[in-house]
Amino acid sequence: MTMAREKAERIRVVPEVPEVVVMRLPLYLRTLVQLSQRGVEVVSSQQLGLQLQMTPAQIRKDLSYFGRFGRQGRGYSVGYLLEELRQILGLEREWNAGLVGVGRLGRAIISYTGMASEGFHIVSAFDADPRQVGQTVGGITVQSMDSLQESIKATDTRIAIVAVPAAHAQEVIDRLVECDVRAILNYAPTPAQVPSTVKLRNIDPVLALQSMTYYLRSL
Amino acid sequence: MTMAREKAERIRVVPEVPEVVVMRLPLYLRTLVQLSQRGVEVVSSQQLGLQLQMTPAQIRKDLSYFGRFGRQGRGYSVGYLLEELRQILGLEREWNAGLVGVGRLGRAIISYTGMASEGFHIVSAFDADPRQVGQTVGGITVQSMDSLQESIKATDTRIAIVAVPAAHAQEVIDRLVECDVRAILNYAPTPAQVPSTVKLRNIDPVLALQSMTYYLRSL
DNA sequence: CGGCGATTGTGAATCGGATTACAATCGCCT
DNA sequence: AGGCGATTGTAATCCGATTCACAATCGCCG
Repeated sequence: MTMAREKAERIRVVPEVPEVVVMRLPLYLRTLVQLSQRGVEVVSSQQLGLQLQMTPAQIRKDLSYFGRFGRQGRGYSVGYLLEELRQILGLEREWNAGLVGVGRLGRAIISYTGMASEGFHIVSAFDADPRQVGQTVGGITVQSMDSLQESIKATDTRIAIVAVPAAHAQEVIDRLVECDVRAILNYAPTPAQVPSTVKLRNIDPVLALQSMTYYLRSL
Repeated sequence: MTMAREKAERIRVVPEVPEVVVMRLPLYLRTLVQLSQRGVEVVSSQQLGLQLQMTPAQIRKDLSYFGRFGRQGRGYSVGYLLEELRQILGLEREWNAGLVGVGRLGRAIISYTGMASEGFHIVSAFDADPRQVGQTVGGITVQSMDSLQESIKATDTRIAIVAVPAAHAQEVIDRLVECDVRAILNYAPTPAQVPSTVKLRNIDPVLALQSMTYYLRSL
């Protein structure tokens, strides 16, 4: 009974949080980490907004979806909010990821240290090209696509990174979904489709460039 | 008078087009190119929407910001709409781009053929590290940051790609803005600030991963 | 210890983009 | 030629995210 009460108080039932809000949280987190490294202990939504080029109200509103983290008249404890955001985002733990496609791009991704330092570890790599299979890239042995399912399961991988040619992306993504991967970071320049149970984010620099040139037309 | 009339008819005064709309246009373009390659000559907003996972109405609405490109009862001519979109996006010409930061990431970007094939040519590369200066990467000689302004002007470069450590990104971006660069593709994991005359897009895979884990918390 | 400037959290108002719904038009078929 | 199914373009509406505005609260200072 008392236990139940405590639980009810601690475990907040999070209603449908808009996805745009969720996508801003890592931004807040990153800024807080910077502030923390600079030794800042308290920060106001005003200051955060200045740093991030957004209104203080938006930051407060976003945070309010998850609880009350600040103190009136004072602001937010950098360390505390930082930890809370990590918790909310599920970043207090480390995540395994599998990489499909070990071409130039895939190799660059494996070599990139920025993911591991944030707790995302690429623990397996796959390629359809038999010439790649067996090679070692950044300490990882490239496996054939045949071992995808088994290897993904064995390493408890829920995140995949896709770096294959556009023509094969959908096919690869379908297979990953079958392997019960739940989040996919897609570098292939193609609009892939996934069931609603799976999260997909695209990394597409060309798309970004092509949308910017609209504003350069006059030049 | 007649001239003026003609001009008024041909040159459409484009009102404030929402940025989200502009960002979707390259997506449409890409799909149309695929269709065109498959020999498809006519496509309806319905079909496009299916392909892109969006409602036909949204596609029609988006296009209507720029003119009338379809035929009722029939759909859109793939080839025609494709050319119109290229025109609107300023992609009927080629663009020079400068790259700052020739570390692992920068080198991968230079080696990536996907940009050149879409008309974005990296024509110069810069690095603050003297050891990099003078080296040749993918046919481009790395220059010192001192030659930034001169080289950017000389090559008529309006687009820059930033691939430097987060700590130096803002500083580099400020310098690029001074050089009258108008569009910046930022790979550094930091929320940079630019004047409203400059377009900035961030490529940030870690941010994407961190927002997806929110939905994986239970796993 | 009381008043004051600062700041949060949030309901209400606003804004802007997405969707709906339909008149207008097209090509085709008979 | 005329009717019909298909499809566009857009005005009207809806919906959700952003911003506003303010009561509640805090710490500090005199």
